[in-house]
Amino acid sequence: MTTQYSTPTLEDVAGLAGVSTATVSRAINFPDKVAVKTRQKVEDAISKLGYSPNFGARVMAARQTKTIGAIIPTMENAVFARGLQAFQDELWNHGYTMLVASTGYKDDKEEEQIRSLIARGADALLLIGHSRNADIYRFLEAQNVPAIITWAFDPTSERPSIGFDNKAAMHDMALQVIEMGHTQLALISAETTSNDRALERHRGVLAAMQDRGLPIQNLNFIETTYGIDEGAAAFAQLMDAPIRPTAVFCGNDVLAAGALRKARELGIEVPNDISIIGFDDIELAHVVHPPLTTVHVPHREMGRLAALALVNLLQEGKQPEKINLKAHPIFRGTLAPV
Amino acid sequence: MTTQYSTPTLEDVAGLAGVSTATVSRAINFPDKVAVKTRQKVEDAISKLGYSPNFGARVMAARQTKTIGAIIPTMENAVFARGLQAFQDELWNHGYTMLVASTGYKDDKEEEQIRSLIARGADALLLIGHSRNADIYRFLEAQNVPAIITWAFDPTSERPSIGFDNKAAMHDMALQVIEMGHTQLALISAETTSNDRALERHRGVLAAMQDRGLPIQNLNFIETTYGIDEGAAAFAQLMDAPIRPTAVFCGNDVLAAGALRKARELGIEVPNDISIIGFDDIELAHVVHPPLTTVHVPHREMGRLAALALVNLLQEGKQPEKINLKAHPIFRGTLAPV
DNA sequence: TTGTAAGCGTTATCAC
DNA sequence: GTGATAACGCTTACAA
Repeated sequence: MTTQYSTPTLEDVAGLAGVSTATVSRAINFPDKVAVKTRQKVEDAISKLGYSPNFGARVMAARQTKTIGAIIPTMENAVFARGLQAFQDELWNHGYTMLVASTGYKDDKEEEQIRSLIARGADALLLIGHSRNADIYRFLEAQNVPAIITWAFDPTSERPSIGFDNKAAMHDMALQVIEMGHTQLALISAETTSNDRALERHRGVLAAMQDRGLPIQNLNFIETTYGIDEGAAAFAQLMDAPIRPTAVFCGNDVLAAGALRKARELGIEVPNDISIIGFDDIELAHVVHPPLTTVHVPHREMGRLAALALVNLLQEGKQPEKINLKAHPIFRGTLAPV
Repeated sequence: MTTQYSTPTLEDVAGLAGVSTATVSRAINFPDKVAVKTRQKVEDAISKLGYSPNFGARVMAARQTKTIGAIIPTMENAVFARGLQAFQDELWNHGYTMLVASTGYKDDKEEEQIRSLIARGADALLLIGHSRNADIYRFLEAQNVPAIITWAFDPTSERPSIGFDNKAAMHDMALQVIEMGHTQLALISAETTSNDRALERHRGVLAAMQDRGLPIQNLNFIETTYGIDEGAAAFAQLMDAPIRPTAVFCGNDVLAAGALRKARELGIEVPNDISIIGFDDIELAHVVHPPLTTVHVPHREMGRLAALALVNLLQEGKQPEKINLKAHPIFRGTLAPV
C-alpha cells in the first residue's frame, strides 16, 4: 500500500463513501436516481477528498464534451463580442462551455480552425456566414459534428441558419435614403470576396438603386478592411473624387464612426453637408455625435437562439429550424434629406 | 465479425497499415521516431479511413487537453474583448485553444466557473483581478491547475500576475488634473466591493487629493454599474448636487461616454464648463467628441503576455514572473485647466 | 436502489 | 524501429 499523492478518483470517493463507483457516478450525474442518504455520503466524500471528475475519462465514456466551438472573425468588433457573449451565456445556462477561435476576417483560416475545434472535442460549432468550401460541410458531416450558421440568413440555402437577410436589410435602408432625395451615393464596404455579409449589403444598395431608377455609376464603391482609421481614410478618398456623394453608406458602424470623424476634421457638416449611414447598431452608434443612423442587427438574439438551437439538437435531437430575424433601420442624427 | 459503421480507431489504422497501434500512435505524435516507409504506410491508412484521433481517449492517456480557460466579467466591454482576443490569438499560435466563461461582474459566480472550466479539462486558467476567496486558490492548487491573474498588478501579492497598478495609474492621472487647478472633483465608479480594480482606482484619486492637500469631502463619489446610460444618469446626479465638480473621473470609458453624452444633453460644455476623464482607452475614447482624456491600459499586451506565461509554464515548467505593465494618461479634448 | 464488470481509444513502458 | 500490453478513470448495461 502506497500513499496517494495524485488527484482522487471515483474509486477513492467510492471507497470513502462505502459504495460502488457506479453509485458515485450516478450520484454525480443523476442525483435523483440515488437514495438521499447515499447521495449525502457520496457528497461528503467528494468534498472531503476535493474530488473533481477526470475530464478525459468522462469524455471517453460519455462520448461528449459538453463543449461547443465558435469561430468568428474577431472579438474586437463589438457586434461579434456581443453575439458571442449572448451565445456563451445561453450555453452556460444549459451546462455547455464555449471554445473560441477567430479568423481575423481571413476566411482561409477557418477550415484549419474547424478541424482543430473538432479535434478538441467540440460537440457542435457556431459558424459565421455562408461562404465556405463544400468540402468543409462534408467533413463536418463525416465527423458527425452539427454546425449552425449565424449572422446571415440565406433564403436559398438549405443549411440551418439563424440570422438576418443582409441584402434585404441594406435594401430597406437604401430605399429610405433614396426616398429622401439622395442620388449620388457611396458605400464604404468590407472586402466582399469571401465575406458574404459584406457582399449582400452591397447588393442591397444596388437593388434599391435599381428599384428607384438610379444608374449604378451613381454609387462610389470602396472596399477596405474594418477599422476606424480605415473608415476615415475611405471617407477622405470619397471627398477627393470629382463627384461627391450626398449619402455615404458604411459596411458597419466602426467604418461609419471613422467616416464621421474624418468629416468633422474636414469641416464637413453631418448631416447638413452629407449623410452617413452605419450598419450593426453597436454602442458606438449612439455615442458619436450626431448619433448614427444605422441598421439595427439583433446580435444578442442571434447568439442566444444559436445556442438554444444547438443545445436542442444535441440534447433532444431536434433539428434546428432556419430563422430569419429582422434587422431594421434606426434613424438618428446622421441622415437628412438632400 | 460485424460491419463497422463507427468512426475508425487507431486499431483500424494499425490493421490496415499492417503495424501495431503503438507504431501508429508514434507515427502521429513523433513522426521522426518511425521509419519513413512505415510512416508512409500509416499515413496512407489514415487518409484512406478518414481517421481522426479520439479526443477523450487522447486526453485521458496524455493527461492534458491543450485547452486554457479564461474567466472575465464580460466580452461586452471592449477592454476585455480585446484582451481576450489577444490572449486567444497567442494561445492559438502555440497550439492551445481557449475556453471562455463570464461572470457579468458578479464575482460570486466565479468560483462555480473555475470549477466548471477545470471539470472541462482546462490545463490552466486566466483570471481577472486579485479579489477572491482563498479557498479558490487552495482548490486550484489541489487540482494542480495553474492560474494567472491579469488586469491588476498588486505589488503586495505573491501570486503570478500580469497587469498594471490601477491605483498608481489613477493617481498619476488625478495629480495631473489637480495640477490644472481642479479642486472640486467627482468619481463615477463601478461598485468597489469585490472589484479590486475599481477600488484601487478610487484609492488612486484619494491619494492624489491627499498629496495635494485637498480634503476628501471635495470628491463626490458615486458607485453604479458599468454602462453608457448608467454613466449618463450618474453625471446628471452630479450636476444636481449643491456643489458641482469641475472635473469628473470615470471608472471606465463607457461610463465617461455616457457622462459626455449627458453633458451635451444638459447643454454643459466639455471641457470648458467641466472636464471628463475616462479609463481604459478603448475605441470609444477617440470616437466621441471631444475625444476623451483617459488612462491608456495595455489590454492587448496583457492578454498576449498572459498567454505566453501560461504556455511557458505548461510546456517548459517555467514559473511565470510578475509583470507590472505601465498604464499612462492620454490627454485629449475633454480635459482643460479650470 | 445498488453493485459488478465490460468497455471506451489512446499513450507509454517495456521487451525484442 | 517495432510490437505487446498495461494503464488511464469514467459511464453504463445488466444483474442482484
